Amino acid sequence: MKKPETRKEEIINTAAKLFKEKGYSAVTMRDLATAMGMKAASLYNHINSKQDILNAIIISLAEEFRNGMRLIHDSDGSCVDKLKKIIELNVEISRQNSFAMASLNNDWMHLEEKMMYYQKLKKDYETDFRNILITGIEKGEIVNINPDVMMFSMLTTLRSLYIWIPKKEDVNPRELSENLNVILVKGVLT
Amino acid sequence: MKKPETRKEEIINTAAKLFKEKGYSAVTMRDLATAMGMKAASLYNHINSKQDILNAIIISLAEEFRNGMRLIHDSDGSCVDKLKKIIELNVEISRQNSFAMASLNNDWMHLEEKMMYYQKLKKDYETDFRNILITGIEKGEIVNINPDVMMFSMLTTLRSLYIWIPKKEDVNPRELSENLNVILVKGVLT
DNA sequence: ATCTTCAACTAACACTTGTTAGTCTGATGT
DNA sequence: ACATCAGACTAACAAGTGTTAGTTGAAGAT
Repeated sequence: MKKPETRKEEIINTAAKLFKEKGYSAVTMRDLATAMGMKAASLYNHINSKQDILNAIIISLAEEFRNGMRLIHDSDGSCVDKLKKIIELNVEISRQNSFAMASLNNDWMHLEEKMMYYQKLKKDYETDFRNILITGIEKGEIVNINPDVMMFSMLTTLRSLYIWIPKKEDVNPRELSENLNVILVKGVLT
Repeated sequence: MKKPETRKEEIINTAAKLFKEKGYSAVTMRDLATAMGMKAASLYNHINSKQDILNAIIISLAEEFRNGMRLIHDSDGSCVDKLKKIIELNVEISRQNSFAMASLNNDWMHLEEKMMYYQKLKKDYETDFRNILITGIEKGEIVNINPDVMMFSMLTTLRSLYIWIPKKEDVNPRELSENLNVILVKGVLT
């Protein structure tokens, strides 16, 4: 059922892994070639440039987040339900793209032509999130404090899951989502 | 009262600013020199190497965190009091070192000789934090869920404050600490 | 007036960077 | 049997990298 990776996808996935370890700028095409078991020049039979690899990694992930958030925003259900879905969205994407998440978080500043598009995706995602929170405050579902601080706090935790998930392979995603829902929404007090 | 920066400190602070924008690897000594209004070679009258600049930025900050956490851990007071102090510690350090915080978060992998020492500081910091949480769970002060997930969630938010604080200069630190205390400890539900 | 020091400079180094051009090899289609 | 072609290779490039050596001019000390 799982289709085999094309050579190009293999290169992009290997690049994502290296970018996570050392960051985009510190990874050379020769590093990437070595990791692929070939010479640097051979990479160019499959990809156009180092820059294009970064674009591919970041943009596809940003689109996945933006689309996921749109669906949640437009769905029925209470604000608290939607927060739960946002957590699940992040856990799932982070589980399946733990390497690429590092680039999304740390290497977006090296996007060039795609920077504007990336920023639009990010802004739209955050606007939807903020709207969900503001609606929740208005309906009295959640506490009335600065929604930007709230969003910031939740987002930074969710965005960093990629660091944590690979180290704790025993934690299953349902349990992780549930724990995060308690911590981020209900608080840690007894 | 504020002592004037030495030239070396000026270079390190300028470097931290550039490292925040583009990451350690993407900043060249020529970039740094230009930002300082001098030529690259002249930098070496004040510093030994690019590597040493990174070491200075990260290690001094990591020590500040480690020492602050030790004081909180060893102090009297409930677990919830200590969590509040941890939030205040992070807000304060992030406010005063918003550039260096970026390197601490994103460029630690480029430490070389100092890597082991950095990792020890980090581990000790986290051990103290975990102990505070476990004690809180045992005493029934906080909810009994995986303390590592709890610590991860709080720490990622606190570690990312450097991104957020400079954009919201109007938010005063007391108010920010208070909001974070509500969000991270008491939860967002009404 | 002379000496020393400081902090900038120019010039250059050896090496690494992303990328291109052109070549070779083995599999595939006819 | 032969032509095609994807995908590897070697060789090379121009530009950029961190860093060193040696020089210069101004400020402060003797």
